Amino acid sequence: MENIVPKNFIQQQIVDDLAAGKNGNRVHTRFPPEPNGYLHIGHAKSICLNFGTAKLFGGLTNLRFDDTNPVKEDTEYVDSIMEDVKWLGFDWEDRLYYASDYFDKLYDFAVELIKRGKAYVDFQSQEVISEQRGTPTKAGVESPTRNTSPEENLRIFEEMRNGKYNEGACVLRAKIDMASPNMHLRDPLMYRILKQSHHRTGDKWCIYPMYDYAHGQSDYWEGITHSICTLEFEVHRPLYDWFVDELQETDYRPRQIEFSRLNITYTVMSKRKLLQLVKEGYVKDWDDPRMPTISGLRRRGYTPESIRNFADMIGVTKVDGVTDVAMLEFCIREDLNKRAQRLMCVTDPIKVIITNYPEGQSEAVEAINNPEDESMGKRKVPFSRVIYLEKEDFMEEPTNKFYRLAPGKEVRLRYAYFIKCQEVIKDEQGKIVALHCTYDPETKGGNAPDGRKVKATLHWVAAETALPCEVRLYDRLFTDADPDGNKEKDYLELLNPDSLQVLDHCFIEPFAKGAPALSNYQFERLGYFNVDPDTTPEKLVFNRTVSLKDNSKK
RNA sequence: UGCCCGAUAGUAUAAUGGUAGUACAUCAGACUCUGACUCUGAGUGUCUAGGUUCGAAUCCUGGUCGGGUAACCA
Repeated sequence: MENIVPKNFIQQQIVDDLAAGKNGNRVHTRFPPEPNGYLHIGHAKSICLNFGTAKLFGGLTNLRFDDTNPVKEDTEYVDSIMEDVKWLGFDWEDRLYYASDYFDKLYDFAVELIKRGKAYVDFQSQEVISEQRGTPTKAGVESPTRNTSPEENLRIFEEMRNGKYNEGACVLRAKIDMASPNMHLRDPLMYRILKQSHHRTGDKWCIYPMYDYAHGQSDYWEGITHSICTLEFEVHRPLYDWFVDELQETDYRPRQIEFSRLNITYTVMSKRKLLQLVKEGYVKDWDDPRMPTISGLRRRGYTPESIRNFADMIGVTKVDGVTDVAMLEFCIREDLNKRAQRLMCVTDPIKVIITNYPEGQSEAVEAINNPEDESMGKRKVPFSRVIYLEKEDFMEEPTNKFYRLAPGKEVRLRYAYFIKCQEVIKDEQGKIVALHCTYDPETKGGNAPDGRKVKATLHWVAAETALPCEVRLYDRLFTDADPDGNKEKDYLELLNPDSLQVLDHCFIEPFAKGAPALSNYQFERLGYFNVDPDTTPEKLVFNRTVSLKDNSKK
């Protein structure tokens, strides 16, 4: 424990707390999502921080659903959240909790606070309460019921619980300080009436605790030592501490620490906006591969390792900034480069006839499955007279820097032969329909015995044995690096109309047959792709996770 | 407008009063049967004005800029 090197200010804080002998040297964190949406990459940062930090110090992490608002919450979200946390590689073991587990204890504690004269029922309307709260420069005014006797409050609060009052008729408030410069301390609400059935407690309750009243107590009852949350809760901390003060019986005390939430260029990260993108059909669903959700990234082909590594790379601070999406892309390229099976796939085919290759003949060439990992072995790739090449790899009138195929130019077909372009075949409209090339039989395997070199090596697929497939290319969801920060335009106006491109006439080598959903590949020279769950036995569907780095502009 | 928080290359971060480092991105080069990978190199930074100190990114004061906060949301 002494030789732990803190990686960020939170871990430093924990080192200090441990040195001060706090909490019996325990470290216990929690990840507390509200089940009102799907988890996104920002949550992944928090999950890695909470689980990773606890693990570093030999501590534990709880999963706790912050389900205090039945109006917005749903079991669909509970299920997806558990799936995503597990998929990321973290385990809460037997420590799965819900804030709703504490509804009884919370109620009892509220009763206790009322008895102590520190909470009261307020029958004023929402508008009046809001007005009485004052402004940052003007102190609030006290509610007429602020000094109702505990006995009276106890009676009314019980009536509240028993459903005597309608929604909005009254609330329970903490009696703190209507003149506090911190607005959150001006007698904050503890309970409101919601005649809503809850996804776990059903119709047992018609009053539900507010976040501020539930969160710190949940932490306390679970023995959480470090309650890590995002920056917007910083001003809530005095309130968190106020409730803990009322609860604290021993030296043990949970402590809230805030860090800045993750922003990434060319996307949005608020649940509200992501929900809108889904509900209004701008994307297909929460797991649309363009979404920054964990399920979206998973479907896109991101691996848990790459996301964990990303979380590690970006660090943890209190500075609010925007992380370049290029870092995320680096992480998945780095991971998949080591692990992905290589394949050849032609996404925008042009037919090439090798005129001196005997008709009806075919053979198999040997290809390396992953040059970064010899243990992945080799495979056979069929070769024959008619093949497909990528349209982009041919230029009738090549520019200086273009060194792929052109009339009279020789290139290598990866793992196969050198070919030379002899003739460009066009239709009546002058559109190129095919290329006639000749191959050099001496170059089998990809090397010329006479030692001559070619500048380019192209990927290809033999027509006869090619598997047709669909390839979906994704681009950034927004055209603006910071769609949230744009002052002139609403983020919806900044959606990239070309974020999805479907290529429906692609050909892939037969090795791909039967590839399981979500499996990752590198299509040589194109990028990393994975099998989309839309794949059927008849038709393979691939998503481009990320392209290869491309220096061809130079 | 009150209160709270923050400010280090283009971006994200490290430096715990003692040589301003790292990663991504960018550019240049080497290598190459992927214009990939890998390798080498380059440029670019402590918001500002004072103060404390032998010495300040770090401590203090003022300013500037940015963010949060005044939901019966979390």
